[in-house]
This record gives sequence, structure tokens and C-alpha cells, in this order.
Amino acid sequence: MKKAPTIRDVASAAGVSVSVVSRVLNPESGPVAPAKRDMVLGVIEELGYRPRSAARELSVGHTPTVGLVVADLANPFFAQLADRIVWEARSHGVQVVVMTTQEDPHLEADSLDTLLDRSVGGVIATPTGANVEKWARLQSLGVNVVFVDRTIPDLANVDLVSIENVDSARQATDYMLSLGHTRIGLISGPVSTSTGRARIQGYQAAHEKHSISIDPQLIRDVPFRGDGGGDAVGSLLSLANRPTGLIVANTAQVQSSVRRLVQMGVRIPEDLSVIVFDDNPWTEVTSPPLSVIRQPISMLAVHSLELVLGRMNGKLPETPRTVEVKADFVPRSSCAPLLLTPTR
Amino acid sequence: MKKAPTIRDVASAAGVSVSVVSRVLNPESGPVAPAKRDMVLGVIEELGYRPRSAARELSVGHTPTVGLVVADLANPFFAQLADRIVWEARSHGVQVVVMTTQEDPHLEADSLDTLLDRSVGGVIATPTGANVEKWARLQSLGVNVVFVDRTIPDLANVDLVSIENVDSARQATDYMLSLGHTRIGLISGPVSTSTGRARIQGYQAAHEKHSISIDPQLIRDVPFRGDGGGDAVGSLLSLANRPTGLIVANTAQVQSSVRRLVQMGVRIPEDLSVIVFDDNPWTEVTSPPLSVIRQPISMLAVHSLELVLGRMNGKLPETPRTVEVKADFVPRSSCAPLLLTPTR
DNA sequence: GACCGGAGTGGAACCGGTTCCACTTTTGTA
DNA sequence: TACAAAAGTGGAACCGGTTCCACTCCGGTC
Repeated sequence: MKKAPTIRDVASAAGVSVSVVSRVLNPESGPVAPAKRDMVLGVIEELGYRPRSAARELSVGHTPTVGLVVADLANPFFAQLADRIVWEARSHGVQVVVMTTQEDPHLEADSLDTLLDRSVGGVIATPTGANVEKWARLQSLGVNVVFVDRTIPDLANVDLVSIENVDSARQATDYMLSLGHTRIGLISGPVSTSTGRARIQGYQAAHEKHSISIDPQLIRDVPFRGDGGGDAVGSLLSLANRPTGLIVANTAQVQSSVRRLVQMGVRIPEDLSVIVFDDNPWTEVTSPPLSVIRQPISMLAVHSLELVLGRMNGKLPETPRTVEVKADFVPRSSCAPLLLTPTR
Repeated sequence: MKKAPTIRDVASAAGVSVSVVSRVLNPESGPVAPAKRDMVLGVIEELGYRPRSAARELSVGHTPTVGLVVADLANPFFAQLADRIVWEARSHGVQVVVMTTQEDPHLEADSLDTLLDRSVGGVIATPTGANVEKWARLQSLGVNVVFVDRTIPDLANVDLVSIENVDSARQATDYMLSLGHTRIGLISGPVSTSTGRARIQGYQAAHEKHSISIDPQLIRDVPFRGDGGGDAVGSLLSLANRPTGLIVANTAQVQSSVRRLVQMGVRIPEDLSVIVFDDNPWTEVTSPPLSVIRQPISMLAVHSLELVLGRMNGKLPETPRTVEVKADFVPRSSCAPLLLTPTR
């Protein structure tokens, strides 16, 4: 366990000053004679020297690091998002510190403090919806914030990358209505979240277009954590006038909801047509394969990283941006026309 | 965008020296008069002061940060592992920098360099199997390395946390043999990985116990990336004397393998009994639900973090540890006795 | 009443980079 | 040939913490 060489070791081994070595390391910071440059590079190679990022960070005041604050890595949607962001960041030479909130505002607040201590240049987050003042403080200290998937409407000056939530829900609902279903259950995220509200709105819009009134009992906004999806399924299917279609618009509850359907022995699509928000690879191997709203996760990752890096380089206009990417509706065999659905 | 207060701001606002403030921050580093302590804490609170971790890191030489080098967050197994580790680390006040290798030794090498620059105190990793000298160098610079899930036998002095791979594979194979199957396909990870080898070994051990010889054609070691699982399924099922059982012991290829089975219209368990390595929640909602080897992911996370933190605090004996945790075999309805399997 | 030891405090060096500035050498131009 | 501008270099301050050390008070003990 020997200690790593420092810039001064390199300088003295190469017979130059530390300034020269530093300029070799950061070419744009000043000129170096080509011959000397090669020589220094040789010494660096030979000694296996690597600059310590803490030292650099201390003197320049910030790091090429972004914080990623995500609800839950065990949810495949967030896991894939994180995967893409980490990947994309690396290709830009940027590091990612991943934190999870488990949807708990308290933990979220902790995470933000920690990221502040690390003086990250930017944060990409799926906010819980709380901690408004904390987010604002973060921004006032110069940390660039980009929300992805969801947002907090009360917070000004935040970039947002999301899918077209209203439209996606509208499209899924529209499809079911066109198949003749008139009683469609909706399991959404909490109305305290922007995605929850938007998807309910899309659901309503489709009904309006078809001039079909909505039974409020059919809309269930459930928390992301826990087993609310399964419970909602149970409760929806025990309604006197039970729905013939179901849209699960809460990615975190898809698994729970589907499991309950299987446990209850519900036949899909004979008893119930189903569409879920999630392009989880497993949706293809259930029987039948599920119709899904496919979220373009790579696009979300690319855009959010681009935004946060753009802000960090100051290469973006002041005004906050909202990027909405299209989500595809992928029909599979979990939906059938109402005519084929026998009434119980 | 005002700049954050420093320790000197706090000191002058409180009318004390920076030493005192520092001692308030790190109580074990020296005495402070109780009255003064409270006063300084008040000023800290009032100014919203937070110590910058870069400065501390620079002077103490290391950070309470561990690097997590994982193959692929899009794989639910690793995603859950990462989730648990990040979670567990937070409760110890430790940060986690997550990197992914996508099973590429080149990217793995990059990741290690980066972690070195960050002077992390420890690394938890699922190694690709390459970069032996790089790992050794990391250790020689005082970075504690804990491998999880897999290991590199050539590398001495590394802690390892894994499931009982040999035994798990043996158990799964044994179960199938007891059902009367004699031709059991095995899709494992590459033999260049410790898990690949161990699981094949367990498969062989079970056969020996039952005095059944193995047709080498039935063992397919496929890469983690790509679609090797699906291809292996196709090829196994087109053998003249096709297997009546299949064990997928490559977590990354379960999804691909199962998808191919579905696409080919293979009836489970009538045509083929199936066991997979993965306790992915989705295995319960396929039809039929799949028999699985359930990896105790939380245990893996807890142990690996405990090991790496223990090493960082120097509270562990020198000798490397190997922790093997039991993996449960969970029988579901994807396996049937051979008698019920019609011969084609 | 002199002496000792420990609590409490401040000064300043240090960690390993970056960068400003002053200085010397080269190059280019009139 | 003379002189200005540019290229190249080294010294030293600085970023914001930690920690060693010297120093001043105390109270307690013979």
C-alpha cells in the first residue's frame, strides 16, 4: 500500500514546474512546448500518475458530477433509466452519484444535502413532490436541476423531461373505448404527482371525446410503494358493475396489479382487457402478452443528461425547458372488443 | 446564486477560531467548551453552513464513499442488488458511486480508474473476470475490494460474497432428476466466470449422484450480453434427442430464454420442465409460474457492504473472507414428472 | 504557595490540484 | 537591427477543510 504520486512528484521527476504539468493536463489553460509536453506525458505514464479529483474540485469549486435522485432502483423503469443515464454520462466523462428516495420526502431531503456537500454541478431527479423549498435552495446555490418523468408545478425554473403523459393515457383509453368498453378501470399514481394527474386527465379527455361519462369509482390513485395496485384490482373487480377494461398507469404498481389478476384467475382478455404503462421486457412473456405504453427510456435519459450538462456549461438560454417525448402504444393480445367479452 | 459559507465564515461570525469550529464538527478530535459548542452550532444553523466534502477528502486522504461496479442495471438482479446496497450504505452515512460495465473489460478498467481518482475507500463489484492486474493495483493503493456474486480466482486477498452456487445448481438439477428427467439442458454463464463454472459443477454433481451420464451437448455456456439464451433454447430444442428439462442458470439470459420458449409455443411443463436462476417478481406472473432459485439479494447487499466498511475501518482480520449465503429453491408449477411428458 | 496536569483555544502548516502573474526566451515585423 | 508581441516557464497564492503544536488558564495536590 504505497501512496499515489502527486503532481509535484511528476514535476520533479520531469524536471519542470508543477505549472507545466498542470498545463499538460489541461491543455486549454496555457501553452507548453511540444517536446516538453511529450516528455511530461511520458513521466505521467511511467509513474502511473492520476490527478486526484478532490484536489481539483476544491480549487475549481465544482465537479463534473451529476446527482441522480431516483425513487427506487428495484422498479425496472427507474433501473433502466438509471442505467441509461449512468451510461450516457460516462461517455461525456461525467460521473453519477445515485441516490434513492423510496418515495420518502425525508430521505429525499437527506439526499439533496448530501449532493450539496459533494458540490455536484447538477441533479437529475424524479421528485417525490415535497421539499419545495429545499429544491429552490439547491438552485439558488447554483446547482442545475432537471426533473425527469415527474415534476413539481410550484417550482419555477426547473427543466423537465417527460413523456406525453396526457396524450399517452388518452391514447390508451381511446383504444379501449373504440373496442366498445365503457367501464374502464384506471389505476394511476397519486394525484399529488404530476404524472398521476396528467394520466387521469388523459383518461378523462378520451371519455369526453367519446361522450361517455365516467364513474368516479373506476379511478384509483394509489401510492407508488406498497401493494396498492393489487388492492385496487381486487376492489375494482368486486364492484357490482365491474369494469371490462383496465389501464394500469402507475409503473410501480403494474407488477402488483398483474399478480393479483393472475391470482384471482381473471382471464385476459376474455374477462378483462388490460393495458399497462411499462415496457418491461416481461410484459411480453406473460400470457397473453400485455398491451403496453412503451416509454422511450433512452430518450428520457439522453435529454435529461443533455439538459443538465448544457446548463452546467452555461450553454443554454435561461428560460426553463420542457421536453416531452412521445410514448408509443403497443397493442398486444391483452385487449379484445367488448362484444367478445361474456357478461357474467 | 450566492456562494456557500465556509468554515472561516462560521468561525468569524461566532468569534472563534476555525479550529474550534472543526472540533465542533468532529467531536472526537478535541475538546470544546459546552457553551461555545452550542453557540457555534447555532451559527452553523443560522448560516446554513455545510462542510464541503472535497476539502475534507483532500486533507484526510480518503472519502466515506464506496464504488459499486455492476454489470448492468437493466438486469433486475443487479438493479435490486444496487438498490439494496445504496440503501444500506446510506444508513451508514456512506455514499455510493454507481458504475456499469456492460460486461466489457475495457469499460471496467475505465471505471476503476475513475474510482481511483475519487479515492474511494472501497469497491463492491461484480467483476467481468478480466483486468486482473488492474484490480491488484487498486488493492495495492489501499482500496478495499469486495466481489459480489462472482469472483476472479487468480486474485488473492479479495473478499467474496455470493450464493452457494454449486449447491444451488446441484439442488435444482437434483430436483429435476428426481422427477425422472434424464436429459436436462443447462444454460449457464460463460465458463470464464466463477458462477458459470460453479453452476455447471453443481449440475454435474447431481448427475453423478444419480449415476446418470451427461450429454455435453446439453450444456450451453452463453455470454451475459446478447441473445445467447434464446439461441441456446432454439438449438437445444432442435436436438434429435431433445431435453425434457431446462435449467437457466444465467440470470441475464433468463428473459431471453423464456421469451424464446413462448415464441416457439413450447408448453410448460408438458413439453419441458423449467427452472430459472432469478427471483424476478415477474416469474410469478408467467403461465405457469416458474420454479426458481431465489437469490437472497438483501443478504448479498448487507454482507458485501458490511465487509467493505469493516475493511475501511480496519476492523477486520487481514485474511480474505468468503461469505456464501444460501439460495432457496422455490418449486412452482413449471416442473412436472417425466411420466407426464409425452414423447414426440 | 509552588507545582503539575488537563481542559480549552488559536495559529499555521498541510492535503494536491489550478491559476494568476512576472519573467525570460523566441518569433515576427517594420 | 531594433523592438513589440507571443510563446513558454516557474513561483506562489489559493480553494476549505483537518490537525499538530504551543500556549493560557484552571483546579487539585503536597
